Amino acid sequence: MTKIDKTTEELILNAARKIFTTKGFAAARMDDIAKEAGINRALLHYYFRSKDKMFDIIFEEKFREFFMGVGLILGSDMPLFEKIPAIIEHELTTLAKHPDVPMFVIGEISQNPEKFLQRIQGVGVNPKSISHILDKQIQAEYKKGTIKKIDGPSLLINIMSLAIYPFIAKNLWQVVFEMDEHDYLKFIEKRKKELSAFIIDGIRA
Amino acid sequence: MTKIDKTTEELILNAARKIFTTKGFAAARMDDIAKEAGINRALLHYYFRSKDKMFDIIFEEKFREFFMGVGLILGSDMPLFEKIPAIIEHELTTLAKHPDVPMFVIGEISQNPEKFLQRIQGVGVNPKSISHILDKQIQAEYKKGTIKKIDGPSLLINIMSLAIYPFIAKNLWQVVFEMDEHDYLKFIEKRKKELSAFIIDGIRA
DNA sequence: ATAAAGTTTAACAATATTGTTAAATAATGT
DNA sequence: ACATTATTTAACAATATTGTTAAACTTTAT
Repeated sequence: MTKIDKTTEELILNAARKIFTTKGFAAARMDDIAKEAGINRALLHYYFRSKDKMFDIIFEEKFREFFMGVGLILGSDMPLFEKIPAIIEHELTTLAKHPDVPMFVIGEISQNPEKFLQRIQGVGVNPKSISHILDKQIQAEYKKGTIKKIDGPSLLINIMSLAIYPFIAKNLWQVVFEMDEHDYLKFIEKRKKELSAFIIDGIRA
Repeated sequence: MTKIDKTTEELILNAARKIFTTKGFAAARMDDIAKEAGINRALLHYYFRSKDKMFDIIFEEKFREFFMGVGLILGSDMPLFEKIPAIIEHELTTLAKHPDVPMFVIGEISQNPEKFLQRIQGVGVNPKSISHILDKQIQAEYKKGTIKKIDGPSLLINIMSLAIYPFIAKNLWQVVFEMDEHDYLKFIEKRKKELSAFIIDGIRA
């Protein structure tokens, strides 16, 4: 081999991704990652120097995944009544494939809120401008008399609550409702159809 | 002193409560707890043998707090249209005082879903019977034509999403919306009034 | 005043975890 | 074939973390 094998690097990153996202930084062990990748600890350091460096790569990646999609939809010029279904559809689809991402990203942000601001700007998503766009759209609809009075942050956090919480508390509700993996995904699938209607009915005048 | 000083025990538990609930088990250090309590590590072990034992006490306590309140309301014979505001009011009030509890409890459950089932039964809350009561109430309202078709789990998870997520992602949204502690609590206070209406409008026929 | 329990200090042991290294072996490109 | 890179092994160092202990000191109850 002339260069570091790309597939091994990916193999390790896949393992790191799995361990970090399911356990979080503090509970994750380098040995967990090595075992998951089917290799030894020495090779982890051979490829990625330290735990922190590996974590940064994975976190950066998941962070982007988590914010960019919604950010683009929210910032677009799509009408409000299309944005809501678009966000729901996007979130439930991507999170169904990566259910542990929200707990991971939000959990690590909670531990280190300071580092968060710089990072979100790096994603190309400006919370303030997005918030402003949404506010204008809500204002417009309110003046048309199509929706009740509600402010941007409230609506946004309602949408995100309904989309994200079921994944954050997935293990909890699986036990409560006695659902296995497949049942829960069907449950989520059903929500895709219901949720937009629920939200829109909740704000409609 | 003739017996172990009750106030010191409480002092330590208060510290443990704070450190465990903000950092989680894996990231919490016995030394963090000692410093927080203004004492030394030796005394922690003098009072509570091990980290695991201390954690069990705190987790058990927070676990109850987290489930018992909603459990009692849900299991009561209150009409559906009163239950919803009651839950919202109860959750937002208690969580405003203990914002880190949801992330703590849900996070630790996610790491150990197996242990969860036994524990929730110990609280005296039976998920199945609660779920059944709710289902019956929804059925009844649906037949009266007051609400749209929705199943128990969906409604329940909608309510809990809207109530709990804002605390789980509190640090995140504080940064996004540039709110300090006080602003965020005002924001939550406002939601108390809005949220019940939002949910009820979302399910009303 | 004395005994008992609380608390601190400081040192220590035990273990867990991360990170490093050298040597041996395997695989690969040229 | 050869040099280069990849990988494993195994040992090790460095540090972090938990848990234990003995001795000294402090506070409190009686």
